[in-house]
Amino acid sequence: MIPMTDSQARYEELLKKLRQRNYRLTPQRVALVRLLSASEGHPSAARLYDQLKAQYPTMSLATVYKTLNLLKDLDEVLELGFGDDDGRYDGKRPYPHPHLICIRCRAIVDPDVEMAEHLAQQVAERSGYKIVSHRLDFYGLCPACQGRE
Amino acid sequence: MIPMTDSQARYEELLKKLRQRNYRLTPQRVALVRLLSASEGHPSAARLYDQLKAQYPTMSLATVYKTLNLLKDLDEVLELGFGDDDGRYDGKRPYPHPHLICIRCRAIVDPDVEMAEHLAQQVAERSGYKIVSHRLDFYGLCPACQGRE
DNA sequence: GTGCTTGCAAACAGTTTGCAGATAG
DNA sequence: CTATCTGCAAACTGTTTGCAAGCAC
Repeated sequence: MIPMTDSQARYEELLKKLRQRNYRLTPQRVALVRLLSASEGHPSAARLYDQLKAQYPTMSLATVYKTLNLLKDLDEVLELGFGDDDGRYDGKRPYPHPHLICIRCRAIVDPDVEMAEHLAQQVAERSGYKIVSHRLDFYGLCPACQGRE
Repeated sequence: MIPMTDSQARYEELLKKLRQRNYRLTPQRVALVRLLSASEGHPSAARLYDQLKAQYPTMSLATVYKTLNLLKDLDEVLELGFGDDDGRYDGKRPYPHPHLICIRCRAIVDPDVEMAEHLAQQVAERSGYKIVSHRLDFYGLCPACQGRE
């Protein structure tokens, strides 16, 4: 769905932001940024680590977390925290957007939802809160998993 | 906002459900059910435990969790899991509904949101997923906290 | 060279579990 | 009575942190 050139552009954008803020471009950071830019799903820290250590045996899970938190502080990665499951990270669209989560295979995709953005404004007006973020998640069975059960 | 009689009715409803399924009505369970039925906010397990042990010094945190999980399995308690924070529980409205969370004081209230229910159906139609649940959370500063900062 | 970064291992927090003793029905 | 429930403490899981060695700039 996302062409390879977007991946490439995002990769370069992230590297640029790191350089701009004088963060050192270590091989570990570059590798994670490249993987994040190319990851279509919403991978967990452990999954990113597994994919990275195949190529960079020196990589540690702590470094994955430190780099993800660094990018999160830069607002360049969105963390989806669930109570039970492990955290998932989105380095391609680091702003609130709806998610669709399969309760069986744990796949996470981004559905098209009209009106979603409009809701936050509605809530702000009615509640007096100053809304800074939101989260809209749908849980269900993906088409593949419906057949399996 | 919720009259005391609703609290009372919910308390009796929960006890009835436990009795119907032949769960033993221990003092600990009865106390937790009463507290859940009366709790206006969305308390954490630790907060429930703190309130209970004042009255029932014999209560343990493990029992609070076991009872909450029991009620969750019965679909009589909704758990709101966040990645970072601790879990919050709603024993009054154990079905998906929007939440409004203050990022400063962590207060959680239930806003009125039109159209929220409509979104799940829209997503189901477009994605082919079988939607079984959803979650719509807004994060922001409550009116009181806006003044404090 | 300097000081940020890594990687290990230990710490951490919230939640769950095993099990011996207590107790509701 | 007896099977379920409690409460303690230990185990668990995902994430964070302290610190010595390594390396980007």
